[in-house]
Amino acid sequence: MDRIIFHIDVNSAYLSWSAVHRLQQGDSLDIRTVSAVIGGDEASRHGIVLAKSTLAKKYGIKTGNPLREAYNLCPNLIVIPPDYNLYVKASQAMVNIFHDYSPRVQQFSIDECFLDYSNMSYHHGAPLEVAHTISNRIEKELGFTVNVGISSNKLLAKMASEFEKPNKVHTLFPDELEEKMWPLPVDELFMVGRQTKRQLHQLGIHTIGDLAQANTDMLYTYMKSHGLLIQSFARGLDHSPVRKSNFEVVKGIGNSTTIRFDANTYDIAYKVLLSLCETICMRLRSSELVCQLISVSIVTADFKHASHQRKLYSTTDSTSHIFYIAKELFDELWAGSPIRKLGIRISELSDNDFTQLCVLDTDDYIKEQRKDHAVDQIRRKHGTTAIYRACFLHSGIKPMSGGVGEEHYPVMTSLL
DNA sequence: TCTGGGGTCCTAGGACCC
DNA sequence: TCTGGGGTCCTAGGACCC
Repeated sequence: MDRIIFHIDVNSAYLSWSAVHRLQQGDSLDIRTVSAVIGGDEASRHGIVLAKSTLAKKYGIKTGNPLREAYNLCPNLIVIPPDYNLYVKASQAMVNIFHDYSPRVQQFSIDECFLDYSNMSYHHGAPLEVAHTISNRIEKELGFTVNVGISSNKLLAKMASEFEKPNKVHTLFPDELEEKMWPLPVDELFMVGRQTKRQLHQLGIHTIGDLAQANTDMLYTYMKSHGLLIQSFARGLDHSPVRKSNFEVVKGIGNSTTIRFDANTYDIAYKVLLSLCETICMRLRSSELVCQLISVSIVTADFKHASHQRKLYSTTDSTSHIFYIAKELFDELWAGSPIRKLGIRISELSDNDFTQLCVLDTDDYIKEQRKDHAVDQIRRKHGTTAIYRACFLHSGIKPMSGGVGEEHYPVMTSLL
């Protein structure tokens, strides 16, 4: 029995969600109908385009553009700051609707879902019909539009939802591949980014069809396993199941931040690291997990990336402990050049129910644990700024940085 | 093009073991 | 100590996704 998979993608997600919210608040202007973008704060160096309206797109504005550039392309551009808490809520409301049509829903990112509709036609109707029903319900009940792609696997469903936008339903079944997907430029294929596109062009491969028909040995020679992966995608092959939502099987937790100014002292860098640790560790503990691998990354003012990581002998969820390691890693890493961005990531996660106590200083460990939990509770009850370390007073550095809100945030992954 | 923040996976070299 | 091959683990960096 053939599978039926839907891929649902919110049109200009952040912009649409902010638009709906503003209308609900009584604003008369629908920002979807003018040239508008969602973007960060330029003064604190977070100024890039996160989402754009169709009109803004017509001016040539792309996601990821610096706001400065976007203004140059369209001087009367409206820029609205992101509201991540709102986006998490809007996303959840949409997922709830999907569950009316299938129990097998995988949230792939904040604005994308896969839905396994195999063997469900008897209950809700033919795939194409029900795709329209879902799309209409979202528009009517939640106020924004989506694209739906339908196929027999996730890869093709995802490719289908990328076709004409907005507010459209497309199919891309295997017998439609040659006509609908093969003529497209090769970089429109999932997992073909800038570097891969460049390599493929050097091999004379320009369309998805070229890639599908290319010599497999040659692809392997030049691109190793990635070459085989994208060729099987070009041929429409993908057997991955609609699995649990990615955030239910999170592999690591990381936060990073671009500092408002280039940091050039240990004091500032340590404060930023501590504020990142606070956020990460609270996320870690509220997921009832512990970690065993800690990595620190630096982006210097000249955009050079570097990172160091260390595996611990035992697992931990202590803010002080993780901060201590992070400081050491940073010391190894930093050669003194001005720092633009700092990041920490913890991984090799496991359940916290059998935390192995280090033979040394168990007393300290237990004390730390109590303290961490007490602070977590206060923050959950009274907000993240209800309690913070004195060193952040008048420092110009936020006591908790990174993160997008109180709630769990769906993670994104390149793996179907 | 002065370019955010959250993720995952792969590769390659070196250490270490047998 | 002039020397093979295979396996695993660790680390740093780079590719990709939204």
